[in-house]
This record gives sequence, structure tokens and C-alpha cells, in this order.
Amino acid sequence: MTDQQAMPPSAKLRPQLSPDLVVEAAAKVLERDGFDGLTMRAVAAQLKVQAPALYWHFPNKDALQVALFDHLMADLVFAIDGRDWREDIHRMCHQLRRHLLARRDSAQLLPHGFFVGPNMMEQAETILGILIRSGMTPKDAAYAMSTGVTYIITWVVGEADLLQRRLTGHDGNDELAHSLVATGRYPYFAQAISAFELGGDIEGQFDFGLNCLIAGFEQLIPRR
Amino acid sequence: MTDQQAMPPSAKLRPQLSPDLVVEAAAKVLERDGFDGLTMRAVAAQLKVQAPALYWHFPNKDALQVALFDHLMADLVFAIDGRDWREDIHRMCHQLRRHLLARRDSAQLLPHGFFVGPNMMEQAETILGILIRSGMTPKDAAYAMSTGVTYIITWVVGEADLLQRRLTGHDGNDELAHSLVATGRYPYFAQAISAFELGGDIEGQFDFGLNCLIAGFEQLIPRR
DNA sequence: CCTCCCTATTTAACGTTGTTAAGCTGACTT
DNA sequence: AAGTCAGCTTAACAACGTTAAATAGGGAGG
Repeated sequence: MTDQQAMPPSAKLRPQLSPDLVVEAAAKVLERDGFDGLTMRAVAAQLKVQAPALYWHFPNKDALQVALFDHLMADLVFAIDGRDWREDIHRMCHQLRRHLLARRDSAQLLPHGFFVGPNMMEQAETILGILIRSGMTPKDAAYAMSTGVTYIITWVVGEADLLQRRLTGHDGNDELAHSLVATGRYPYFAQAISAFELGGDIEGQFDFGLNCLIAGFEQLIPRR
Repeated sequence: MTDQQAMPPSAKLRPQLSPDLVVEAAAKVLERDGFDGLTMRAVAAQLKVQAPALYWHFPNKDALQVALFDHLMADLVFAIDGRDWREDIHRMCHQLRRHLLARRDSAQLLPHGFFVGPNMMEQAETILGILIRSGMTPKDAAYAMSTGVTYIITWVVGEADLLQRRLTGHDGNDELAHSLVATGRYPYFAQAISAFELGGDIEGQFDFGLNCLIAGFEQLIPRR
């Protein structure tokens, strides 16, 4: 069906492409050129091949992106303690954030947190196991995981974007926001904006939202 | 400075473009053709004008998108009760979700929840006011608002995407996920997946995450 | 009234993107 | 030896955001 070419294990005389090779090349391109540089032509060039050749192995760019994201989730090994599910989930979420941040722009590959691909589902299985064994119904566990992963991915996209903007200088949005604050019509906003731009403790802000979510999980789900 | 052409109020003989007209045209295009159809050429055509004319009023497409989003936030009037901040915030979040869902693909306009533009900041001012007056520090209020708005926008993007996919039939991701589940290697996922695909109660799932967040706000912020 | 200027638009075009169609090549089958 | 067909190359298309140059046309100055 899917695996054409039964090919005797002796020798593959043609050093052809394969979906895995394409994904690995895409990973290199993403690391080197970022999300905007991840074009079909760039991936093909990495393989010393022409762009349309990729379409023999993937139906379109979206499918390649999903496969790439799944590939990047392969070497994420959650550190699980097993004593308190809150601590475990909290630690895993921080781990996922660091994992995504360490792989350039990886969070942008998935528009939202759908789980397709064996690695992603393996990780999902781990998370769901913790939540279900801690007393959640499968439905609640699914919702909680979806909510949490969505939060993390969205967060990381924003965080990476913020760091990028700091490197390249302001992009005009800041100036507009400041000129509006300067009108004095937004007193609360003027007080609050320092929390963003001093930007101190980005990780703390992430942890803030994360603790909110986990507190919500704790309060709503375990029967008590 | 910004308003060139002091033009005596008598008559503007030239019915020229203006940023506002461009934004209104963009709103019509978004409503008719969706986010993917929102191209500079389409907006220009709506105004019976050539595409490069838009660049006289906006430096680039991003700026137009931000202005469009701000425009779409103009007619959102929060219903505020004033008795319990949790109820107020809860109601406002549902209102924001419905507002975004009612304006086709509007949630996709902003990559994440930054507040630029007078209307957005007006709304932010309202939210921050409630949170700060309820006892939060400005910093906590800023974090909470940012977290909440990010959650809602991301959620709506996903929800609209899901609805779209149901209309146009599956897009291949579902099939891949099901074939993987069928291997039997993901028992927890198999239990949980029904929570998604039966898809019942999308609003309930939104409310789930929202309540988690608000519960977290409640538990972490008010000094107690 | 003519002329200049300046603003706002049109026309033309560039470079890139994802993607498709058609041609070619070489290993495997018969 | 001939033929098949997977797997790649070449060529090309349509669409995108964006820029540069040409152009219309009203207001001000002489």
C-alpha cells in the first residue's frame, strides 16, 4: 500500500530520497533559516534536488510541516516524578516550552495543537496517562491537555517573536502603542504596560499563566 | 503632521481614498472571502482602485491588518455587571469569543494578542480596570489579560478552523490520526479522542479552559 | 491664464512562493 | 532485448507582496 517498492534488503542501488530524509533536511533548513526560510525550494536545495521532487513524498507543504513537527517531538523525554501530578504536569509544561524554544520557530509549524504523527501521539499518551490516572475522566483529560498544549505553543510563538523583535529593533507597533498611551486616555494601560516592556521575567509570565491553568485543572477536575 | 491637506471644509472635490475607507473595504473583503482572500489586490478591487494605491495609506499589509482588527473591535460593547469580577470577566470572555466568531476569520488577523490601536486599547482599559479594581496589581492584571486574550484568540482560530474543516470534509489529518489510533498503541488517546471528534459542546470545551484560567486568577492574584 | 508643484493614483514590473504538467532516466520485470 | 514505471528534472503557471516609474489633476504663484 503505502510502502511501494519491496526492494530486497541487499542493496538500494539508487540513493533515493525518502520522507525521512526530506524531514531531516527540512529540520536543518528550519534551524538555519527559520520559519520564513522554510520553503520547498530551500528544503530541496538542502537535498541537492529540485523542488518538485518533494511532491513525490509529500502531498503538499502542510503535510511536510506536520511531519517535521512530529519529528522534532521525537527527542523530547519528559521527566516524570510520579508523586504529584501537579508537579509533573508543571515540569512537563516547562520542558515542552524549553524544547520548543530550543528548536528554532518550531512552534510556528502547527497552527494549533492537533496531535497527528506517532511522536506527538506518544507524548500525548504520556500526558493523558498522568491526568487520567490522577482521577480525571478521559474527556476532561483531553480538554485539559488540549488547553495546556495550545497555551504553550501559542506562548512560545509569542515569546520567540518578542525576542526576535528585540534583536531587530522595534517594528512600529511599539511606537504606535506608546503614542496612544501618551495621550493619557488609558491610565490603567499606562500602569500595566511597564509589565510588558521592561519585559523582565518572561519565564515568570509564562509560569503565571501556567499556574493559573493548573490551578484550574486542580479545582475543577479531581472529584472532591 | 498626520493629516495632510488642510482642505477647506467646503468641498472635497476629489473623492479620494483614506485609511478609514481602505479599512472598511478590507472588512468587506474579509467578510466575503475570508482570511485567505484578504489580499491587497482584493481590497483595492473593492475600492475600484489598483493595488499599489493602498501603499499610499498603509506602509504594508501587516499595518492594514492591525488597523482592520482594531476596526473590528470598535463595536464590541462589554456587558459589565460590576458585582463579581469573576462573573464579569467570564461574561466578557464569552462575549469576545462570539464577537470574533461572528466576524469571519477576524481572529487570524493578529498573530497574537498585542494591543495596538485605539479601540483595542479602549477595550483593554476596561478589562484592566476591572482586574485592578478587584485587587490585582497592575502587573498581575496585565499578565492575566494577556493570558486570557491570547487564550481566546487562539481558541477562536482553532474553532473556526475546525468548523471550516467539517464543512469541507476531512483534510487528511483526521485520517492519519485515526489510522494511528487503530494500531492500538495509544489506549489513553483512544479513550480521549471521542471527546474531540464527537465534537459535542465546543462551547463547553471553551468554557472549560476559561474556567480554569479564571480559577487560576482567583486563586493566585487576590491577596488573601 | 500659464506654469509649477505636489499629492494621489495608475501602469509596469520584480522576485518569491506553492504547485502542476510534461519530459527524461535508469533500474527492474518479462 | 523490450517495456514498465518509480523518481527525478525541466518548464511553467498563477498568485502574492511590494517597488519604481510614469501620469493625472487640482491649488498656489506669477
